[in-house]
Amino acid sequence: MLRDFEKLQTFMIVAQEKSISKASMKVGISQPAVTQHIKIIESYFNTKMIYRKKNGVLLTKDGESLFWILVKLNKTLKDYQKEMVMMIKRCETIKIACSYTVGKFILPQCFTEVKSNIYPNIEHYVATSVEAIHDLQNKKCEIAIVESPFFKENIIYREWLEDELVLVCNKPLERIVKGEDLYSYNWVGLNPQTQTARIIKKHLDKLSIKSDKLKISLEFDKLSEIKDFLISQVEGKDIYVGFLPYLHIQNELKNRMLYTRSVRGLKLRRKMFLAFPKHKKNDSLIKNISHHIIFNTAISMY
DNA sequence: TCTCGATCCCCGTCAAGGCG
DNA sequence: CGCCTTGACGGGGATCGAGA
Repeated sequence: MLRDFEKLQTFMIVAQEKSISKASMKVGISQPAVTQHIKIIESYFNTKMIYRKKNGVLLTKDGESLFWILVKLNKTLKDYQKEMVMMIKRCETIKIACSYTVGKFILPQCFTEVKSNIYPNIEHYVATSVEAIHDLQNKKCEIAIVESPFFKENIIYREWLEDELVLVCNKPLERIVKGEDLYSYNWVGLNPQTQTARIIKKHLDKLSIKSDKLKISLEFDKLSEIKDFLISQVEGKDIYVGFLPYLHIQNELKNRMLYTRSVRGLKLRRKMFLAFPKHKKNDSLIKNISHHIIFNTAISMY
């Protein structure tokens, strides 16, 4: 009997992602390791489970069958997991350090489910990506969710969601703006020392837009301050623009308080990573909480 | 019976290369 | 160029046997 649930879980993720490299990012191991997991499963069942394609992989008929059995198995395991947590009576509080966007807009949406299905004693607090990883290393938290991975030894990073930074304005602009139009706007900018500002600069560089030539009217340290300022200018005469995560402004867009426009050729996406210490990789709680957050975050991002 | 060192083996990464 | 496989290599846990 194939008892190794790690490999079966890797197979499930490969099936869901339809790519070995994408699955490896989600699992937090290298691509060859994922290939090995699949090979072991294939040699155990003595049949091919996936077709290797140009742009990823597809399940064979046997692969499909195995996948659906595993889906059922996973559901059953989840039920037992709850019982096990009750049984072993772990009572420590699991702390999750996360960035503002995650802590304010994403985690609250999936926390109820994680708490009721996996473990009730979970708390989260907001920190910068650097602080979160620092706290992880100093054992002040068990899990960190960061927008930019500061790759450190002894920490496992698992790819999570993708967040998009969009051009936001306090007045309606034309539907699509050109790169050179950005020089004519009054900008509400972010402190260039912040990681998000660096990401924005990198993307603008690619479009040959010189961020130091933009007319920065005001500069803030936090994205939330940019948002507050733009909202405060809704009634004003002047037009201001800034980059904000789409998740921050969903409600304001709906209520027509703020407006977002596409910049031709610019897709400002940043990946979010869930991180935990290597020595905790076999900790059932950390493993299950991480897994649940990564795969069951029931939110629609865009 | 316990401890400690040698050895084995599993599991992972890295680097190179093949394929479409 | 992106995606996957292969092969070399290393770290670390498990196992085993000798000695106290």
